[in-house]
Amino acid sequence: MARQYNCGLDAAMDVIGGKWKALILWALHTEELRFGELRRAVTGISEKMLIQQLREMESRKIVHREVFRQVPPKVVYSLTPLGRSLNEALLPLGAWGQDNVELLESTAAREPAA
Amino acid sequence: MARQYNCGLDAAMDVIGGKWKALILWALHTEELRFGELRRAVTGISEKMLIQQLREMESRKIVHREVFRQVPPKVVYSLTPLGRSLNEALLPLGAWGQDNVELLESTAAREPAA
DNA sequence: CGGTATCCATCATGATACTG
DNA sequence: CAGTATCATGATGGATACCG
Repeated sequence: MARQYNCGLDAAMDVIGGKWKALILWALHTEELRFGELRRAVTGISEKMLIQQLREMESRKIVHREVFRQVPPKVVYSLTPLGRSLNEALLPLGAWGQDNVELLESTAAREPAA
Repeated sequence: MARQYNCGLDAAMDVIGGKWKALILWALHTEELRFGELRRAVTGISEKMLIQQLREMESRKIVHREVFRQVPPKVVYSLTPLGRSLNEALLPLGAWGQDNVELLESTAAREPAA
C-alpha cells in the first residue's frame, strides 16, 4: 500500500497536491469548521470534492473529523497537530506566493473564470 | 490571460503543482544541469514531461534556459533568482516531509511502482 | 543531444440528482 | 446538514516515433 518518496519535498507535495488541499488547510488553520462552513470558506469547491479531499486528509492524519450525533447532523473538521505543523511549514511558501502574486498572475497559463 | 488567486499559497501551489516541478526545482537547486543530466536526475520522467514542465517554469521565470550553439547541441537549465527564492520557501516543507516520511508513506493512497 | 509530434490511457475534477 | 451515487469531461501523464 505504501509508496516510496524521492525526497521530503516529494512526500509533502503528495500530501497537499491537487487544487484544493492547500486551501482547505488554510481555511482550517485558524478555527475548526463545520462541513457547510468549510464549503463556503473554500470558494468554488463542490460537495463531492470537499468530501473527497477531507477524507484523504483525514487518512493522512492532517485533519480530524468529529461527528455530533444530533438533529440536524453536525460534523466538525479541525487540524490535527500534524496538520498544524504542515500549515506552519507552508507559511514561507504562502508568503513567497504573496510577494510574487502579480508576476505569477501575469504569467499564469490558463484563465479558469473570466 | 491572467488568473486570480485566493491567497499566496494558492498562487505558489499553482507554480509548483503537478508531479514534477518540485523535483525539477530540487534537482536544479545546487547546480545548473543540461537537459540530459536533468532527465537522469529526475527519475522516471519522460522527455515530453520534462520539456513541458521546464517550459512552464521558464515562462514563470523560475528557470533559465541557455542554449549553446555547437555540435553536439548543449542546453543548460538553471534557477533564476526567483527560482532560488522559491526553493528557499520550500525548504520547511521539504523538512516537514522528511520528518514525517514514514507516516506519510504508510498512509499514502496509491502505489505507483511496486 | 535536445528536442517535437502524435496518439492514447488514466485520473482528477465537475454537474447533477438523490439520501439518512 | 452532511453527505452518496452516477455520469461526463478535460487535463495530465505516458509511449512511441521522428527531426535539426
